[in-house]
Amino acid sequence: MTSGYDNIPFFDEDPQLGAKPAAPAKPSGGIGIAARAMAARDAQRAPDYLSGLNPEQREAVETVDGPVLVLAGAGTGKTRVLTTRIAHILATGRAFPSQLLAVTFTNKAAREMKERIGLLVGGAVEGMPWLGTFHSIGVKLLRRHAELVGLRSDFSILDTDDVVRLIKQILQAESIDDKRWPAKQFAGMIDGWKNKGLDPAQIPEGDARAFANGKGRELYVAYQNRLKTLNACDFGDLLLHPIRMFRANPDVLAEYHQKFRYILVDEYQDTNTAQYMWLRLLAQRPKGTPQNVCCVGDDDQSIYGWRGAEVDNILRFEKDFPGAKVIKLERNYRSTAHILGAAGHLIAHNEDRLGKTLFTDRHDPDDDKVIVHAAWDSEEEARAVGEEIEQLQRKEHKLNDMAILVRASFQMREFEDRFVTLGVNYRVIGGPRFYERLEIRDAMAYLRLVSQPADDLAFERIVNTPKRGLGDTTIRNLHDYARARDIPMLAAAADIIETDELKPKARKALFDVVTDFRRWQSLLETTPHTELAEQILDESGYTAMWQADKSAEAPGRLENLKELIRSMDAFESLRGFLDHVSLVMDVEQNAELDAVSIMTLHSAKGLEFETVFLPGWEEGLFPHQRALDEGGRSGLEEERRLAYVGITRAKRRCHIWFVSNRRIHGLWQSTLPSRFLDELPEGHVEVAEVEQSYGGYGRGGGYGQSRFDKQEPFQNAYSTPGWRRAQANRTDATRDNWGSRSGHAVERIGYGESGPRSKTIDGELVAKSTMSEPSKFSVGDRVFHMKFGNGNVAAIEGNKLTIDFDRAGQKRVLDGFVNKV
DNA sequence: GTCGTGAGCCTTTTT
DNA sequence: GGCTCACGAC
Repeated sequence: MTSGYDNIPFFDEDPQLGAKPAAPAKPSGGIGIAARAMAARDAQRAPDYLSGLNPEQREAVETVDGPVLVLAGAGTGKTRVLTTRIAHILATGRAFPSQLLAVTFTNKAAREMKERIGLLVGGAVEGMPWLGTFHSIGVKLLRRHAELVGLRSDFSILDTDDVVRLIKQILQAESIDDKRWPAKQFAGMIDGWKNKGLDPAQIPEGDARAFANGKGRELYVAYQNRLKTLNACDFGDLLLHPIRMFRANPDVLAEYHQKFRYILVDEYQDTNTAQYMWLRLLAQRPKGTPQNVCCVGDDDQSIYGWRGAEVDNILRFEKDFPGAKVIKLERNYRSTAHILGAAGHLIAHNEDRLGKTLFTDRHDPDDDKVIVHAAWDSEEEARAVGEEIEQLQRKEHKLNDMAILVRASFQMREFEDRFVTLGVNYRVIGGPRFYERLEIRDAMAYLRLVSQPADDLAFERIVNTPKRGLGDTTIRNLHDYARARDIPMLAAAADIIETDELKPKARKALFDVVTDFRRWQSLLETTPHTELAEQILDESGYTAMWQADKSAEAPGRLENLKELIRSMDAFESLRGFLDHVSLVMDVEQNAELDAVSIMTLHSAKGLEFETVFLPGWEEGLFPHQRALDEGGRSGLEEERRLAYVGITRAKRRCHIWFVSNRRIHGLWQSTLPSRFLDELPEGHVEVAEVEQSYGGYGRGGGYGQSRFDKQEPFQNAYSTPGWRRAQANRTDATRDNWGSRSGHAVERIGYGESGPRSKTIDGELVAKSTMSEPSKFSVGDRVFHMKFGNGNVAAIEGNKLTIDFDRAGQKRVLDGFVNKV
């Protein structure tokens, strides 16, 4: 892309740290933003890129000096403001691209910002080295100053999987029963501490005591020591090490104060304490120095509380940066009035919010209301959504304009299955990750070890893959040898093969491994990294291993390995590639393909689609039971914000679904409609009539076979619209707790039926309610189940029955859902 | 040391 | 229902 920006000197690095940019050269007829901007400035009128901004947006763009907090509601042009602001800073010559620090929360956001800035300013974005996620910027800082925190600059970055394996080793070494004290749990605890910015010495006594009989703190210390020996960081360290470094080295911090003239932070509501500390170190300057920091966020879209995000950060901004200007963006450009009305009404049920109200000028009587649909089970839900998508397709709507946003990833599968059957293109965003595949992780371990010989985790992963006859015994020997001498295992291997500690067979195998790695390391500088990677996979026998594998997935794995090599091309070095993989776990999707997007609500933040499908609005799933159990009221509010995010992704059409039956952990469970449905305003919402075909009530053909809707007792309770009844069943207690709390009006959708509500399931998944009682069934009983029909009880475990159904085969179900016949 | 089987586990969201 | 891990057999 060429643009008039080529006229302005940009540098990958500062010409000299902290230098003031020279006045931009006069444009010489370029057509880019900058040229136009300067031409415009000369002409004493606003540059083009500012036109089309509303007054608030424009203020947010032009208030470049001093601290600014932009509260930007969904669809109010937040990204546009951020990118235009950057363009403005550059165009007016206030800073070089390399003097801007622009931080986002996710890779996707970073990528998008890069793209959009690219569109605005052309190639100049290449010169913005400090645009990225907190973590990627952390890596960049650490690579430069690793020695200040006791690392070498070639340190490895461990992902969650590595961390768990490492902790497992530590627990084993300490003889802690990792059944009772799972490594995964401890990994979670450490992550939590790090999100709060806590060193081992600072963690609360209670936390320290809560793991492995009070060994929490000790283990945390041991873990950090191991990381240091491995010359490795976990995700949390990517934030904490820079903080430590800045605190311990004020001179270095001062350097970066000089360097970063303007700081921008996106999705500020999602920052956790560690990120907040990081940011404050960089942004808070001595009195009298300019603090040009701009944070953009929306408290209503804070959905990462479970990861330690502190909405308070956003509320505290004005205190942290006195004199800050606060700008609210409330004019929505994305959605119809119905969609905004529904979302706004829903989110108003939250107490903890700064309070923004989105509005739009758009009032088209033809706009659809938000439509709520009921389905019998998740299979039917997928089928019905599929049908609607096909209908839209027939009306020439593009699949790219449609998205299915789910609460939890297990919901995706059913839609995928359905789309495969229908032949509808789809793409899963953030789904199973390329880099988490076994063969990719193995290949990466080879590359990591070549690049960083102290990476014992990588060593252990591949030392016997492919099989070389180096089993547990040899590895343990080697491990002990290495620990005793405090050297990496690869080095230990090199030593031990000089001795006769190992059996000849193992010794020879290990000798080959060591020789291979020596050779590859010697090629690191001279051989292009793609070539080297290929060579490594071939010479190690790893490729051959899969070629020899006759299983069904082997060809796919080989294909993935090729893809891995191909993807390395885009990076200039092995190091750069490895960093990318650790931080950006996903892989670019094919944008050409017209396909429906399937993703979680979390990964949908920041995106928009003409039509949005929101399946699975059921108690227990959405709001998620765990969020309620662990988060209480604030957990519920976060779930509600998630719902708000979901609805506000839609530009024109928003379809919400819930089902009466869902299979969870392989058990069929009856579910209640989400309380969030109750919180939608009648005026903007329409309840879809349940069509005959959906329930299999009329048509019978096709999939009707396993429906048992003709059974009288259940026909009444669950017949269309199924949730009418379920609504009525919601207990008073539930309503008092959630519905009418704090005097909010509770709207129910549609029908006047609000009569006597029987105490039944009370919003909980029913699994719990019958747990303690002895089963009223016995083996051999003839029973009837709503979904599967008649059958005989084959086994009983608590409230779970194994039943041989006449037509559906053997299933496990909860006893609450079968009746004796 | 390697391979196959069975039991027991877990399943929110992400850098 | 699917996956991992541990154990036992070869």
